[in-house]
Amino acid sequence: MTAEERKHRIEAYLQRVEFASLEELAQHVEASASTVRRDLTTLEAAGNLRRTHGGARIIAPKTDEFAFTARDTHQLSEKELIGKACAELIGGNQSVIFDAGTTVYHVARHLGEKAPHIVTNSLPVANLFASANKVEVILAGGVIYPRLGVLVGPMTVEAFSKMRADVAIMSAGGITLEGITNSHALLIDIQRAMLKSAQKIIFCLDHTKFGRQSVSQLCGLDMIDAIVTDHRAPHELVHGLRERGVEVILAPPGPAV
Amino acid sequence: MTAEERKHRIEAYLQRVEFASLEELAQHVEASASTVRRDLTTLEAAGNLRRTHGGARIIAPKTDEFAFTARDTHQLSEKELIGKACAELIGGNQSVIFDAGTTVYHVARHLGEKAPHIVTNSLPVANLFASANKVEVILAGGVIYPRLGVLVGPMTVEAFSKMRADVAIMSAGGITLEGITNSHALLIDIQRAMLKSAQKIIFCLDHTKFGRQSVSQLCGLDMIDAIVTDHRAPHELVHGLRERGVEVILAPPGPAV
DNA sequence: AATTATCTTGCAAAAAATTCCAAAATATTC
DNA sequence: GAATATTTTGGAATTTTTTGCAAGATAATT
Repeated sequence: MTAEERKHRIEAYLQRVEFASLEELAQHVEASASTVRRDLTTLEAAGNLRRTHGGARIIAPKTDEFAFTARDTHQLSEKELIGKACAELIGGNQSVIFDAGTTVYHVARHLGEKAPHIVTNSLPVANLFASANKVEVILAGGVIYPRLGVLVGPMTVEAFSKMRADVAIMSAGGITLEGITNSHALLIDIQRAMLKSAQKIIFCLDHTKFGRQSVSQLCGLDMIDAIVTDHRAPHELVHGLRERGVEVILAPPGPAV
Repeated sequence: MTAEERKHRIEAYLQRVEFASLEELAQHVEASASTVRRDLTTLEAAGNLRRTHGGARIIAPKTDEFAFTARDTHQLSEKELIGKACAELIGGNQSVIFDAGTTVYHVARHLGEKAPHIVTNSLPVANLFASANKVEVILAGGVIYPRLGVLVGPMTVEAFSKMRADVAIMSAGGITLEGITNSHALLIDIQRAMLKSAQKIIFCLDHTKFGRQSVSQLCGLDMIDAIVTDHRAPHELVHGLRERGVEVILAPPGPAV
């Protein structure tokens, strides 16, 4: 095992258990205590963990809701299906705003070159279209939020408030009959600006978001034109949303998973 | 199997597994350890992976997310050396504007985490720092110019005209005693805004740019604080520039080319 | 303050990287 | 197409880095 790999495993292990003794780590990576100590010193310098007497503790708590992992297989097929269904809603020749988020990313993947104008603050989405010469991609400016490749901050808000688009494809942390919520304050302002700039608002939310509430209120149901979700979304809530005038599209189950 | 193909396979393999031992790579491409080592050295110089003791690791494992990488390998070693020399000019704790361009990209690579604030309109540069948590990267907004991975347009100009930074690392198409010129009209306005926003202006130009003139005038010599180039730059022009008060830094020749 | 556990430092062995050199492969010249 | 120059490759010698161990230093606990 290379040194690099060993350090990586130490980090990954700590990610799981939060805290581990030196003994424990040494055993896990099959190296001597001295080596692990040295590794911990460099890893601490890199800023990912904190050494303590007798072990080490991870510093960065993983914010699961805010983590972009396109390779993440968690709920992958559902997101795929939602992406496909949502992309079909978008007519040709429309300008589209893309929010940041994994589900939205999958919509972008299925969109192809249908929409000639794309506006986004998501680097993964921008990257997707960057090589396609037929699509003009406008990337909002801002500060890069490292792990996700999302642009945030006042610059981003300002950029969107100056835009106009036909459709906005949005994601969020949770939905109830009271409206849409999201977890991250940094994103809320940007999303509000997006909502104001677009004529039609479509939210893409997999079934796990239904009935959930995050800390910050994003908007009420009246702002939303349509919600795209998968077939496992709870029936009552879907019904309730429809009664309140929100179009809910259920992506059909995939052929096989 | 050609050398080119072999390198490509190494890269593709690392793309899959994230990191691999030398042994593993040698076996996979059916070459000796020495050859693989050499390949890794050049691949590292190209910036797509990082060598480690015992193996190599891909730099951007999230390649499918934001895969903006510099592809140009023209005059690579010179640019490497210029990048290194220029990075040494930048003190810690300074905010730095990075222009788009391959040479400037290499400066960014050598900068590490010295500068806590980075401003750029280059997607490859932004991508470089995106994973480093200690650096705040501000990406100017704009329209993506696909081939170069650069953001252009009025949004970009406006973003830079509102910024302030200690240093600007610039590139250009040509330099003579009459000043700096560049070929892309789209970039000129952006570069002018960069020049206005930064206290200190450093141009990175390999020797092929010396004595050349492009279509559009960017600025006169009086705006420039320093030029970093390689040792093959023509002596007379270097002399002339120095007489006009421009500091010219010649990157020392590499160990072997 | 004494005891125990944990950490740092110095050192030798081991692993890996670099450098150097000759053979093989490739390109160039005549 | 043969002869020569250039580049590339694989291996050996040398240098550098890493690792594990032991001894002394430091911190936590009672």
